[in-house]
Amino acid sequence: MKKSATSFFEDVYEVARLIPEGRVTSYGAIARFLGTRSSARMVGWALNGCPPDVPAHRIVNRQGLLTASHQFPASDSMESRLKREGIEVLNNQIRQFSEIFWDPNEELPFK
DNA sequence: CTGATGACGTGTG
DNA sequence: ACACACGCCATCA
Repeated sequence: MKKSATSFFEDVYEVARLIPEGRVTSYGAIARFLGTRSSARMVGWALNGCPPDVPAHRIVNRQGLLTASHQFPASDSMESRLKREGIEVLNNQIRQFSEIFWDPNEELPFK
């Protein structure tokens, strides 16, 4: 069932689940993919209710900075998860961000 | 309906 | 390169 309160959220969740392991994407990229390119805030906000099915830890800001690290439990820190996937993280910032950046608009011809 | 908030992005000084 | 301001849009009080 699609509820008006979650239609936008589900879209974000769907794209987030499509993020390949070892890759990361930005809010703006997802926002643009959904059509709300001007509202990267909404993407992050939607992920605020990130269900366990959504690898929200793979979503960072344009700088490759883990702005959402404080939203993750210390038991499963965002950095640890990213590092565990082979992503190098230093000081809450992803290294080689441009190389592991995954853009749904370029990688996904469909949707 | 109005105002405020938010895991951002881009532009300007 | 850094700091500040504006925009954009959805949700909540």
